[in-house]
Amino acid sequence: MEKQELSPKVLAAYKAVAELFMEGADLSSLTVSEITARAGIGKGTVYDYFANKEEMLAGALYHEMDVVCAELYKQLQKKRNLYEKMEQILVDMEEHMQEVGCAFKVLHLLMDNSQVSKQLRELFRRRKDNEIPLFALLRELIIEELGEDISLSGEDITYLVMNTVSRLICYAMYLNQDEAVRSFDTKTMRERLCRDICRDVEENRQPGED
Amino acid sequence: MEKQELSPKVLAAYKAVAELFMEGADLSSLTVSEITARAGIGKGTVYDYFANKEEMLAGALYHEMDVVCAELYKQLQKKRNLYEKMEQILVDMEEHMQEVGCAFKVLHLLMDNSQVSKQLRELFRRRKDNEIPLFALLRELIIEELGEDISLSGEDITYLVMNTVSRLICYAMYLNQDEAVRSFDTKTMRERLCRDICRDVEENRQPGED
Amino acid sequence: MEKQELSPKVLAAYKAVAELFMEGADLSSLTVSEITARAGIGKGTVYDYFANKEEMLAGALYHEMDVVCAELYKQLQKKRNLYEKMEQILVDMEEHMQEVGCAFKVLHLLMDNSQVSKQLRELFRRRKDNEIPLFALLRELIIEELGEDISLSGEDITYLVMNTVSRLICYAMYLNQDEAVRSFDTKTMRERLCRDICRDVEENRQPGED
Amino acid sequence: MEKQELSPKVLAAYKAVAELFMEGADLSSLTVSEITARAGIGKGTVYDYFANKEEMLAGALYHEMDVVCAELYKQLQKKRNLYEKMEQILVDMEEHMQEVGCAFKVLHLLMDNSQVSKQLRELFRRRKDNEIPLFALLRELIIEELGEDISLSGEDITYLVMNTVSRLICYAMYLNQDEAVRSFDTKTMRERLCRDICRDVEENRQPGED
DNA sequence: TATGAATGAGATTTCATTCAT
DNA sequence: AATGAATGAAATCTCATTCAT
Repeated sequence: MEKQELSPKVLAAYKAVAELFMEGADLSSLTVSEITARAGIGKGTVYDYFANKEEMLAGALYHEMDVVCAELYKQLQKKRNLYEKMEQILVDMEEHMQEVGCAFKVLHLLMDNSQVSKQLRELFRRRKDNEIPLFALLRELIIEELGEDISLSGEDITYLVMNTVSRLICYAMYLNQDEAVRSFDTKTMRERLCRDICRDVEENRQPGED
Repeated sequence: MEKQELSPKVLAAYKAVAELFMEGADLSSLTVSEITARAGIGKGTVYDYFANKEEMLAGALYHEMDVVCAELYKQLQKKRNLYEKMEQILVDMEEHMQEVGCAFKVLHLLMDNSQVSKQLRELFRRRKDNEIPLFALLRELIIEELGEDISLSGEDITYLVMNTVSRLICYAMYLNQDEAVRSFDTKTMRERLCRDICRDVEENRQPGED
Repeated sequence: MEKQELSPKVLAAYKAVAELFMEGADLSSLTVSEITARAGIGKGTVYDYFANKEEMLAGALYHEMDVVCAELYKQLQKKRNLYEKMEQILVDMEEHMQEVGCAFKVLHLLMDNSQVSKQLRELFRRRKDNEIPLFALLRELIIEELGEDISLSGEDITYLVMNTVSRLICYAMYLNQDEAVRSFDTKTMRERLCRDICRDVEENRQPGED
Repeated sequence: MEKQELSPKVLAAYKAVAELFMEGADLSSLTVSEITARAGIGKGTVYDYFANKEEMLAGALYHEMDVVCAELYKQLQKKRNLYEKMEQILVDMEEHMQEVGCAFKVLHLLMDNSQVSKQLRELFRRRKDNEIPLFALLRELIIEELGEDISLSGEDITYLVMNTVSRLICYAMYLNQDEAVRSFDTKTMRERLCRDICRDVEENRQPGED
């Protein structure tokens, strides 16, 4: 679905950025030295492929989100319904904040005013469908749930997607809190969220179809 | 409700940070010089009050969020019901992404891995109620709507707060899009969100009342 | 004759540049570290006073040429006539390629395409009389020799100045050769040049006076 | 008169350097990439023929000066006397600062302290006659003017050559000024210079021969 | 022989922080 | 208490040079 011909050096850099990012590094204090050391490539090599550090970071995160979402989508196909798929996403977010969490961190980053954020938005803007992979993924899941024959308008589906994304973000915020101060145990929280997401989707099912 | 005895120099610094932040400055590339120049104070003065730059930034944003939320709360008292209050918040977010938007930016910042974010989380952790003002504000609004005599559990209210936050985040995401690609016009979006927030709250009203 | 209020840090930097330059350093491979180490100031200090390295170098050389020419002019007043003054200049050029030589190196630099050269030309362009100090010095010497009452046109004097400069360049070229291959001994060379310079000046004395 | 067996790759590099140099590039900020890109050869190829960048630059300029002077000499043979030849040189310097100008730029470079200058001086030192082509050219012109049977000493001719070179350098300096501040129109300047150069040569003609 | 991807030393420049005033 | 000149650590980025192909 994407350009396949990424040089091994670029891939090494991307991998290093993704790793560091998932390990909790702060993007704005990540240095080129750190990244290239981790990637096992020369410091100057980065500048053979990118105009500057920010371009590399944006490229890495763009690529990472694509990869993570594609992988996630594949795994979610094993689940039977939206509830289970959402549950899986939430469990993933909790267990390995790494993989799925990374997609959310990138989503978060997109609302920054940092230089990396600007470059990243530019990358997404250039896509044919102009849609962030995470959004595209959720759109897909919702459509699958409603069935191909739904007559729901594009606007309504977009609203459902945004609604779902924002609930997931909320869950990320919840996970981000100290465990000590959480009012809910995580399982309860997950159940309520999945229930509400599914309810919102069901409500939008064509009334006449029922 | 807060320490009142803030030195005028500190207040000047806080004000400068808040202004720059609201004008869209990227926190991680904000310099002490920029801030003190804007504040009209000496560069060294900052270090008479704060251990380092990050502490100052965190202090400024912490303070700003308090002030903004207190002000917002006061203004919302003029509205008659939750729907109108929420509508007001959403309108504020659009019109002056500045003031209310600032609170969301801080909320956003809280999920970072930056040094400022860590210090800011620490500040909130030290609060007596350990609650972020924006959340406290929404909790207040919901309780007011449901009436004092509700028998809703704390958990339920917390969930309603999160649910509301997620709707607001949804709106922030919507506003963050290029106008060209938005599926809805802003007014429709606002109405849907307010409607859904109120419905979710109403659904949680005393079960026995049903 | 010039701005007197140069900060001691700036003066230290200027002095270091002048020293290194006179010791034969290549301007384009001179580093900020070398300069500030020699000047005994911090590396960053340079950037409190100059926008970049080139601006500092140009400033230093501009200042140095002024100082050297002023000093040279003072010393030449002790000599009785043009011949002796020229001889003194040539001896200076040989003995301390340092002081007078520096002025010639700057003159030379002015014909470069380097960034420093551009900045330096800009500095000279901003002068009120728009004249390079070395040229101004020679003009002065020639006018003194011819007496105040000369009716020589400005163009004629300018041509005499250039003629003199070319003789001095000739000597610089001579000194620049390996001693082994010089056709003349230095003293003979000096005498020829001084003789020719004076002859050219005398020839331009009022024709009617003859 | 020179090594003929220059590899086509080397010639391409030389040509590229000469072009860039004549277009006004600053030697010290010229990169190997720029040169090889212009030459249409691989970056590594340079190091099959030269020990380092400086050696290549020096080689290119050395070669260029030879070529330019040989070409210039050929063209000057069409002129009848020294005055016309000098005039031609001066006109060339003005019109296409490129070709003849290049020889002067190299001459200028020879008085630098840069690495390239050192290597270039070394190259000239290894010549059988140890003479810079431009000097040799002028020596030839002067001897032609004075006639083969002159009994002028080598020293006297060398002095005349240096005198001529320095006048030409002076003209280059004059051309290098902003047109706005030149005291003379170019034609007048040229005439005076040619007149004085010829006069200086004539004066040295054997008096007894007259 | 020729290439150009890769390297990393080293340059410029920024900016948080200190401290004499 | 307040200042801002001075510092130097550390970051980004360049580019001469190497070397596997």
